[in-house]
Amino acid sequence: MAVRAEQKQKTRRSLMDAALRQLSADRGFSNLSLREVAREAGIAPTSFYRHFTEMDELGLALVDEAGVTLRQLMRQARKRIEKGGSAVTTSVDTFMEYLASNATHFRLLLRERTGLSHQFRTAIKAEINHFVIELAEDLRRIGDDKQRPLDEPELLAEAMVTIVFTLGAEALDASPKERSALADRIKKELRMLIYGAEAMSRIQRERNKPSSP
Amino acid sequence: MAVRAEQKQKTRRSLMDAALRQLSADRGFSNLSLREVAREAGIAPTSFYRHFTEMDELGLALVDEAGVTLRQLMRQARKRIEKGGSAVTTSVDTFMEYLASNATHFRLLLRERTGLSHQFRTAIKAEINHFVIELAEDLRRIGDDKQRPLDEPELLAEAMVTIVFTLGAEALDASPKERSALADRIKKELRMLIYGAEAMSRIQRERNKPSSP
DNA sequence: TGTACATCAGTGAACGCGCGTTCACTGATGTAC
DNA sequence: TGTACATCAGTGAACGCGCGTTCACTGATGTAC
Repeated sequence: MAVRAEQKQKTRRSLMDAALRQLSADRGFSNLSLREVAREAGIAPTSFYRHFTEMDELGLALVDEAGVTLRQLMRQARKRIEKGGSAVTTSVDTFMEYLASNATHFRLLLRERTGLSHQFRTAIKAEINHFVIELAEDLRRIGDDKQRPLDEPELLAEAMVTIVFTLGAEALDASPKERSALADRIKKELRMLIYGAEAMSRIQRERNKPSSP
Repeated sequence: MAVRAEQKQKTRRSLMDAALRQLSADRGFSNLSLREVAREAGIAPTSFYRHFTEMDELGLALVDEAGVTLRQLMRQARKRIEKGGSAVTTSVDTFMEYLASNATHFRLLLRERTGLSHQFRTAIKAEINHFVIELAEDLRRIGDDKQRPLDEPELLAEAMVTIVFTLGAEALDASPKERSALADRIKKELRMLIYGAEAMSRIQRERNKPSSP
């Protein structure tokens, strides 16, 4: 059983790689054709059906993969932060590295998040949501550790991820110089959010203790 | 000259309307075909070329139109804010109304911002940038008026627009109930940003006056 | 180990389809005098 | 106002193309005994 299954797995992989190779700034997933992908993968168009029932199934497999890369990113950022240094700076720098080496996967997430297929949109929303929830837990923990709690860490995390992803998207087309300027803007905007969440938490606490002026 | 020109204008309009009618949650601009649009507009496919050299030209005309609706939105929000009430609440509520009545135009902007055509991306970036700049001016003015200046109003405006547009995108698919929950989240996240920008401005000023403790 | 049969990844021919674009045309509108 | 000519928005036939999908097939791999 081993040889056949391995070979099948390899072919499946080359179909996915072929699709990734064709995805670029000017080619969205919905512009790829089954025949093109098969051609690029070096198999007959009809063989495609031995691996996926349709192109969308291949696309969703790629979205899954992209989700895995996101989780790796998060793990790496955490590791680096533990070693010391500003959380914001470290996270954004790690994210920019991620962008450089996972451009195609990230672009797929980004595009199909507002794309045509409801199935894609739902799958991607789930991946991003997972990311937001983990970040919210980290933020809560960090805030408590520093004795500076943050108001509504879930909303803060959502806003932070929104900023990083949207401005990060611009990095895909940008020159190295523009990228580092972009990274600086992202860092400042994230700091605004964090300061704001701290301030709102302070206000919240003052409201809840009106007896002690 | 009048009759002919008017008729031509009308046909051009019906081509654009036909394209708008076909754009929806499941149809992006790049999935529209010239023949379909012509059919929907009630003219022969060949007549299309009397009005646009290719589909992209029609698409860019729609992006222009979408830009106009954005500027109307901004004007309306300003008017309402002048009449009193919270700027954040008023703006977000106005934006949610805008979304409901300009869903197709907004979706076009949103999709093509990360879309396939570099020309589209550039045109949309320009529209959004214009929006950001105007908002930054408003924020600077409001901050000065209230004697609570905001740090880096351009970055604040960029972050605010990012949040509103990205989370607003989710409203397109949402039920009325989800929409109002979404509006609340947007408002809170915007307030975080504003509080943060105020806080950073305070810190900035303290740093610049180290002589008076 | 050897044999007979089953499985199944990969194939090539063939299909019908909608597409974008070309071309030479028509006939109403516009212009010059 | 009338006439002769020019303009040009809209047309229908025709083209070649790449597409997704079907089908019956091949031959290597796997399995039962």
